[in-house]
Amino acid sequence: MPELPEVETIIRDLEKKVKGKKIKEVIIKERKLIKSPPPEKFKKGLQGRKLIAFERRGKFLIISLDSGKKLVIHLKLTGMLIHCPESRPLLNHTRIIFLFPGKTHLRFNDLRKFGELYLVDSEERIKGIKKLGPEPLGKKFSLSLFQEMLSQKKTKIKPLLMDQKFLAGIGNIYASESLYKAKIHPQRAASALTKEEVGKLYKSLREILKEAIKYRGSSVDSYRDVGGKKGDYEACLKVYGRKGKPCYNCGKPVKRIELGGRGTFFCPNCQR
DNA sequence: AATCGTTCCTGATAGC
DNA sequence: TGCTATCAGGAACGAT
Repeated sequence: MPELPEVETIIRDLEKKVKGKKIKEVIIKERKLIKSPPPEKFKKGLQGRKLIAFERRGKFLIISLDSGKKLVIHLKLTGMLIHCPESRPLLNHTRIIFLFPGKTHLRFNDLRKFGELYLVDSEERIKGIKKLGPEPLGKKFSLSLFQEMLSQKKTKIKPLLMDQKFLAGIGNIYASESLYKAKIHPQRAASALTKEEVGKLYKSLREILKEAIKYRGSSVDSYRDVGGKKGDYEACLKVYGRKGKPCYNCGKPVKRIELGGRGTFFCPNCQR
């Protein structure tokens, strides 16, 4: 599942591969993924336009066009953006195709069809973006701000980290991994964390996200970069997906519980 | 404010 | 072997 590091990897790849290119044509094979405007208008608004700027906000990709409009994409669980020659056969789950001159495609592949595409005047018009919390790697996200944010929340820390309105871009993998690194039990009440623990969590969160970007993300499930390759951070995961396997720190088995309806991995011995 | 269930979708897996 | 039931998972939404 693409989270902040995976989306960051993709947006950087896109900038390298398609910046300045003009969209010749858009082929929509799955209309329901186009959330707004209606598919025909979406298509007309993109055809003939150049892609000029690339940014990430939370798990959203925001691509600015020379018309001033923005193409906004959320990959959800299984969305992928693949840049390839137009001669490569389509997959069953190729949903949207952007054609470029020079016989290349940018394809939106999405097995589960949960992905979302928008063409908007401003990304602020998208509710999910407007309500996003701070960027965990952004300048405004200071330790004192994090302390303040946590002190007001009585909810469990792990689901809270994944709440996009609280912090932008953290998903199931990096929430579990950050808490493991900070040695904090995922069920702890946010407001009950000590100052030291908040400090450790702040540091862990940012270090892990930066490291995961360096490694081009984790390919748990089906994530691929724009070239179709897996990320290398998977091998660095300490608890996620390791139920029953020995904790790298103490050797006791990693546990999986459900929190907020999500699988949560942790070491009951190391995380208190 | 917090929590819960439901919805979207389909491949993988478990059980028979 | 082959069928069927169950499940995961990001985020919005409504209900409690």
